[in-house]
Amino acid sequence: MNDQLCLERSIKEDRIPPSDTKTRILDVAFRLFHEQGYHATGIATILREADVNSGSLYHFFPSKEALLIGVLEYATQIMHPVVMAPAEAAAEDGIERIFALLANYRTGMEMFQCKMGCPIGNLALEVADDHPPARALIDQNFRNWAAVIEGWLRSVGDRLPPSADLGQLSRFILTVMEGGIMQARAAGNLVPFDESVAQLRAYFNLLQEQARAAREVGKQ
Amino acid sequence: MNDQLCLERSIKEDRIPPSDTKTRILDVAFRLFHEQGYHATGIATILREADVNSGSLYHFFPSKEALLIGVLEYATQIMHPVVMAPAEAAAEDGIERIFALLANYRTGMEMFQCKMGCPIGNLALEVADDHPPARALIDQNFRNWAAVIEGWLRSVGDRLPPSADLGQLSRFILTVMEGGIMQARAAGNLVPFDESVAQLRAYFNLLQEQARAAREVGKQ
DNA sequence: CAAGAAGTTGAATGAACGATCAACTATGCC
DNA sequence: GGCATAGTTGATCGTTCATTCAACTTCTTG
Repeated sequence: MNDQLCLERSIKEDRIPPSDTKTRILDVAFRLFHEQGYHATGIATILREADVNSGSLYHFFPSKEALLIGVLEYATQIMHPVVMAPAEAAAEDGIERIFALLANYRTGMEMFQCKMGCPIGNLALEVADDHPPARALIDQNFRNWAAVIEGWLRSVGDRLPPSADLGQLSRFILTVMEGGIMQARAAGNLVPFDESVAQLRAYFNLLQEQARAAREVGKQ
Repeated sequence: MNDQLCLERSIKEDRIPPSDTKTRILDVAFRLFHEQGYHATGIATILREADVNSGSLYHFFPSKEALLIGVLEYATQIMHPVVMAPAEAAAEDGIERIFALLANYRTGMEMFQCKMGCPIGNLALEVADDHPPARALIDQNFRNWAAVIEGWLRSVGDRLPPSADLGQLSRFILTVMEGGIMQARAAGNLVPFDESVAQLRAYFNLLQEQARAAREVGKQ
């Protein structure tokens, strides 16, 4: 969920009405919420950058909170094409797809000098407590993300232990990604993110070894 | 860094000047930044809840950003007695201390209906990009946290593989904690946190098994 | 006890905030 | 072409925001 900005721009240009007002508002609001956070972003800034008048914005979104909801629904829609599809194109194997995805997040972080991080993660910590409907949509975004990963994990068959809870493991990967990004932003460099990914890789290697050993036993 | 509120209050009552203005401001600001976030917390609210006039606050902290710095320094000081000491009292073994610490975070989350989470983590995502000195102090808080964990890990000796990078592993534990809290807040329940801890436990079991096997080989 | 330093009071400030609305224009449908 | 609906304009509203400051009180120190 890192480099939506760029890729989503290309999506926009492909479609027929590229500069439709509502989409332009969502596009800019999504970017500014990501860059500055929800509370730190003023409506006036969104209006200026989207080149829209306040009346138009309030025609589509009756309040700033409604705009937040709109942005989170927007994020749900663009998640797969923007975040998942590139990783699926980068690797065929389920496990390698996961690390390709993490590498893409790394690249996104690198492009913005370790700033911004994950737009959904940022909003999760900033607004989840105070805006229940937003919390639900953030949760939905996380669930969708993990569901894709779980699909990748299922595709590797017996290379992971049959006892492993793949749904749980998919959410653990999200945990590691978000935690790694948080520390990288605090550090101002990617070392903590890389270290977290390295530990995750070590875990996966041990899981695969465990599965291999179990298969040997099964053969006998 | 979850239940500082309660424990730090008891600290305050022990010391000689318990209701010193500056400490009262820091106490309230820390709590409100934790509960509502930095931008969502108005100076007026801090003044009201700390029962202090604006002039007094600006006597100690020339700006809201300076107050943020003060709060982060405050957090650095109270981290060990409030967060680490209880876990050290709860378990002797290094590895069990880690999971006791995570259990304490869980309890803190439970007390507040899965809200608030980690005060440092929240600020990391909200202000790290825009306030470089705050970013450095957040990083310092994370480093101190992980350094304590690393000490615990070193104390377990050969029960972890000699090849394991214990500094890296300590930061990975912070990653898992923060990522698990983020998902729990989004979900509105503790399941994702518990799952993350379960996966971390599985990883530790595999690491210990690996170390045991290596020891066997070494004996021969 | 004198005198300066440290801390406190609280009304006032201008800027930025989210939100409103009556008037206006474009669009789609019969 | 008529008429409602959808979308747009931009000045304006009241509120809240972080911050200021001159006057005042309390503490410190010689």
